[in-house]
Amino acid sequence: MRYSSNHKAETRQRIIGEAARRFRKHGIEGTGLVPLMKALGLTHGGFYAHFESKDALVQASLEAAAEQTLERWQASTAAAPADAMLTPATPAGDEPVRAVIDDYLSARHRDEPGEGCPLPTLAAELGVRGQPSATADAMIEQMTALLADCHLEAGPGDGGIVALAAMVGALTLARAVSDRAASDGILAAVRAALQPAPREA
Amino acid sequence: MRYSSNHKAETRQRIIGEAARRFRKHGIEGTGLVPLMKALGLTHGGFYAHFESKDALVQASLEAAAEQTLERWQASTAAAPADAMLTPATPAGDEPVRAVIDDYLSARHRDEPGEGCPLPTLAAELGVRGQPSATADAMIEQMTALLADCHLEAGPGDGGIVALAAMVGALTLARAVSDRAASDGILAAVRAALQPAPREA
DNA sequence: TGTACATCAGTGAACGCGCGTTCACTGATGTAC
DNA sequence: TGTACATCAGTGAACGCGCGTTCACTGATGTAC
Repeated sequence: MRYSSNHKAETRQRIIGEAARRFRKHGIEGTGLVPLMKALGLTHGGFYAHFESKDALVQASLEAAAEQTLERWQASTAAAPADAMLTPATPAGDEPVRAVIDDYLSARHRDEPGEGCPLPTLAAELGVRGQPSATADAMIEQMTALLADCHLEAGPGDGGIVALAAMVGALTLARAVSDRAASDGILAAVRAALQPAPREA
Repeated sequence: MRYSSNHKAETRQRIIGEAARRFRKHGIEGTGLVPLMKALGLTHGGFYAHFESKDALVQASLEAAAEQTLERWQASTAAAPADAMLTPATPAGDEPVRAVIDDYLSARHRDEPGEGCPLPTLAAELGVRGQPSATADAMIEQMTALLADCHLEAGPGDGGIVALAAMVGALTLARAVSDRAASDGILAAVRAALQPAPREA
């Protein structure tokens, strides 16, 4: 073989990583393969040594972005309980979800779609293209479970999806609005609404 | 003049109507001017007698779709109180918002994006294109006011935005999911969560 | 009423461009001997 | 150690296509006389 044995796999991962960023930032239609490959120091012809089509790359990138986002959530929920122990008045399980929600509804997440959750950026486009994705199903299910496990919602088991819908909607609206203060206000209002009510110590 | 005095205005409205439908159904990037004009029995060259650019049409179509959606909301909230009088146990102001929410989170709305609210279909694309729109600001503000006026949320005045975010997110997710039952479940869960708790008669 | 003219919504060919995809080729490397 | 060969990731020109936009033109109509 011409290159080291895992060279091709590494290039494939580099393509997926850059594509996942660009799809989230500029949309699927807004991301061309020529500039994508050029940004990696490659020529576009080589793309098809790695993927059967642009759609195959979309699928792989969506999976990568979903995995990355879920890992971030899991890291948050895993790290937060340590803090929660410092404030034992808060029921166990509330603090982790606070961290996830605050992170998700942050100005940083709004302003850097390329690094964030693929749902607010890509879900609508997947729907519009008539390409609903089983990856979306799985992602939503796992996110919902994480939210529900943390007992944020009072509802009988399906509460997580309401919080997720509000978070995805809030980010979508916050990015579409032209007034910065209004955008901040949307994030703050949903953040406040989804937090468990503060308790007296 | 060659045509009746309001002929041009009528054609302009026909273009906006068809465009508003197509933008919501196929996205902005996914809607071409040539097929759009052809669908109206016109040729694409004539487009520029009516609009300066595709972006100008996007703006006009977004305004039309926003107006149409708000009128639908207002019609719902205006019509519903008559029913509410039949069940006086429900506080005045709850029934109208029920009608709006049920309509918004219906299978019909999910399956016919071309006739529905432009936020779930176009907000993300406007954000991605770097074209946040003051029309979106105004639309969100008015929808939020309608929801808040109906006292759905317990929060201090900014509750409407949480309900709107949940509704927009729910529709977006319901359209992106490949499993029909899961999609129905998302709509039902958010519908249930946003309704005021049922009261005994 | 009848004719000549001005108007202008709409026509249709053409433009340059970027798109996704194909394909014959290159050339640096690992392997075989 | 040195040479010949096979591999294959990546190259770069080319393809057909649809896009948004431009523009000289058409021809049905309202208006002026």
